[in-house]
Amino acid sequence: MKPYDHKEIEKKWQDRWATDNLYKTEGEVGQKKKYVLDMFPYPSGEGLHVGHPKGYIATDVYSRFQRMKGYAVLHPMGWDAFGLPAENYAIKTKTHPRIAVEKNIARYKSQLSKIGFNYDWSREINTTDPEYYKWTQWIFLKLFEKGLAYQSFEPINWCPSCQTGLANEDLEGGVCERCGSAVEQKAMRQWVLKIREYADRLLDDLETLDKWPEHIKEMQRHWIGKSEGAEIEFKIKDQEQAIKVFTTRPDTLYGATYLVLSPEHTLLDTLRESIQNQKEVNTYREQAKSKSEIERVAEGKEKTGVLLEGVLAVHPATQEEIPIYIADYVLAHYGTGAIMAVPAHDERDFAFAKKFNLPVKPVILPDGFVDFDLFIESQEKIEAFAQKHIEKHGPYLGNGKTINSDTFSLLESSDAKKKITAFVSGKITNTYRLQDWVFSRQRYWGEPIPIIHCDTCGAVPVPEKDLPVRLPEVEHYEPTGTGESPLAGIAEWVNVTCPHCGGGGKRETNTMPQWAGSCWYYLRYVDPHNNEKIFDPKREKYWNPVDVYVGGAEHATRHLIYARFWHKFLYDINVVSSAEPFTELHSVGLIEAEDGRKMSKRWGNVINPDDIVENVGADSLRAYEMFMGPFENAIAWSTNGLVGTRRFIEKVWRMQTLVTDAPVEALETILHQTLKKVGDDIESFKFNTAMSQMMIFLNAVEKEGTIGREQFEAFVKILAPFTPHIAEELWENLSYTQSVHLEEWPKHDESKVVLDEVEIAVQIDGKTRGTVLVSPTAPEDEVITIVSNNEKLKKYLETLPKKVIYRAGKIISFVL
RNA sequence: GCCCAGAUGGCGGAAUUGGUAUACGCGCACGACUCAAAAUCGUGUCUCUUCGGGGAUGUGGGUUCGACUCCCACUCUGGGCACCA
Repeated sequence: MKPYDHKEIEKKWQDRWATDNLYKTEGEVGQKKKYVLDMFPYPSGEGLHVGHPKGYIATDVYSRFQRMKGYAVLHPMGWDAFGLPAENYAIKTKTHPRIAVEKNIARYKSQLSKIGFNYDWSREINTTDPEYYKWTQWIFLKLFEKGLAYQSFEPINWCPSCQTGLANEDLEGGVCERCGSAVEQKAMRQWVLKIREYADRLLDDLETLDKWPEHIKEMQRHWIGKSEGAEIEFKIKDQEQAIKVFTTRPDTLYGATYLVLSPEHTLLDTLRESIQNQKEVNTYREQAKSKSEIERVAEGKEKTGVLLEGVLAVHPATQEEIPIYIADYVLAHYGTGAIMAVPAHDERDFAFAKKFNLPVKPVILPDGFVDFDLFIESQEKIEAFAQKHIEKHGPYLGNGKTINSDTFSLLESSDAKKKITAFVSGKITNTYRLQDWVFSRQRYWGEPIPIIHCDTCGAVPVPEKDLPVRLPEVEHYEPTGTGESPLAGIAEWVNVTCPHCGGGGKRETNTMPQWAGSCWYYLRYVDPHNNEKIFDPKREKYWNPVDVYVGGAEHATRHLIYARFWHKFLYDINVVSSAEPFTELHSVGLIEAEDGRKMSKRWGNVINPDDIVENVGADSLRAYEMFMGPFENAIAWSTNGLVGTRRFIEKVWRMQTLVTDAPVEALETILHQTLKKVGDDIESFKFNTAMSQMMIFLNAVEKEGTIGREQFEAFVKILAPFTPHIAEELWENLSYTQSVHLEEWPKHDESKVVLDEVEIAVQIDGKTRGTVLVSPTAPEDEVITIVSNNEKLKKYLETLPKKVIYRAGKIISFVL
């Protein structure tokens, strides 16, 4: 037998798979299908480290397994290549971002190819390819056509250093993700997508995703942040206007002792005449404007605000006159931008009331807290009691029974909510944390937004036949000083005729954010070379939705919500045939560096997969990353651990010399247990226990010193998804000419999985005192007889046990 | 501050979902082979013990014949959100 030479073997099979087009997906052949997808990478200049392929290895194992189970498998790969790093590299080196992207992709592809993935490279896509972004622009036009894309001058996050607008999604800890500068607020014209119109469906349909991890769905629920409550109007004394507030607690209306407006509230402009301390108010508003939300937070919990002098609100239920404040703890973009403050039952209102010495009026008491009969004889007593309770414990936030609320006293919260809202002609309504999505960037390296601005016709869509709107060549990649994109400087590109009236028009110079391309890429893989349509609907119907989607948990809320949003939109306009894009989702845990930190160039702790493949081979790397622990766990890389899987592979190699013609009877049970467990574990993404089961089987073979040929063949087949190169070589050595990856997954024989005799535990008063060998189906009295005849155990059964609990095949427990 | 997840040997982890805790791998120790080393193979490896047993799954309680698993309180770690009315 030749010694195991991973370099020779891996090169040989990678070349052969490529020449034979082994992984080319035929598809649409009436066969059952699995669409197995990785979140496609951004090809950065740093190349891959060993953490990146972990998820790709998992989907590789999974898709090879499903192919052996008889499924048509779609398992493609591509590149999410727009975005800031390539552009900043371009600014620095004055090379076109396309050049850097091409180079990085080549590097990534070379790194990936050495690991032996079964991607169908004929379907490779690249978001920066005009043939791809033509369709990203096409989807934008559809969104525009349906009124879901609009322009807005609302204040946006602005990085003074990069001179570009940033969505909330692009901020990290309040500073620009890119350059670290503090972000300011600035009004800019932006394109915005109405994702809020889909909030309820994005929320409700989470219930249909029963193969998604619960904690990711929980994060999305929180991100959408639906609150049920009521809108209630407070009239302003001696004025036409009213203030509309949103509250989740209309049952506490009688406890509202003042109102608070956000500093951005438009009423402040309309009421200018009446506000007597205009100067003070303006100063506060200016301060709030210059502060980012992060700065507000950095100031701590200390509440700030200003009383509006000269205006008073009228409480809609009591007709009492109450003061109005502005304070930056009330946010313009949430609810109605105004609140009724109930200091007795809200933490923030309470803190504010304490600071400004405002009345605290309790109107809710917990159920069963006091004897409510007292209320009838002494309302004052109850109020005093509630007052004291709040002084001692702070505001009471829960539901309960109303007090101090006129005719609505002594109602349950839920009942009071409806009745009080109706009494003041309020409206039961919902509000959402989810904000509409700022969808434009003043950047070069993104998809041009296909819109032409015309003085007479307004924003006019570029006709579909003129797509793609290609990114023009520019001199400079930097944003302009005014904050416009560098595209604005190219007169011959900007100035066009209006497609509507034929007059003079100007192209939109904003580009799309990096998220755009990744919102729908999984759809393009089904028909990546179609130039007539976004894809052939027949192919879409066959392959979609994605059956198994794998990627980092950091995408739980952004990418996964944006993609679901676009998918639902495409569903509504009959472009896709499913309401949800991803049926099953798994998040992959990080691989940390051996020192426990994140792998990063900065710490000098990066391990390049190329080196691992060179030294111990791709199969060892793959086996190690699957064996290292539960798939979703973050685990530190261990070079020692890698040694273990390399040893395992060498032992598998040596197993060839142990093969005999006849099956080894003693291995039958463990073999069939292994066939069953490995299959079940791959299906449920428990690759670590699948690996250990194969190791257990190998240990059993070594103990026997021999293995039957058929038994060995079955083992090679189940090994093949994990370590495809050595499996292929072993298969060839068994004189087969067709690839092992086209073999059928070996079926286990259920009758062989079960043992004739099992060892069960014997417990006396809850303590395990020994074990006995019995048939897994033995009746209780037979087991008791065996135990009472056991030399070691019979002494415990000298007295008759009070109780016997018997679980066949598992345990017998005696209570004395 | 709120939400989610987690805590098991020297290390990564396993545990049929309430039934013999520590599978599998790493590391370590000893032995075989060798002039020697590496590689390989074998044996051992939670802990205390008076050798009868006792104690251990972050801490303290509880439910149960029986708890890593369920319940209550707490500590710590990781992730997410952050003045959301």
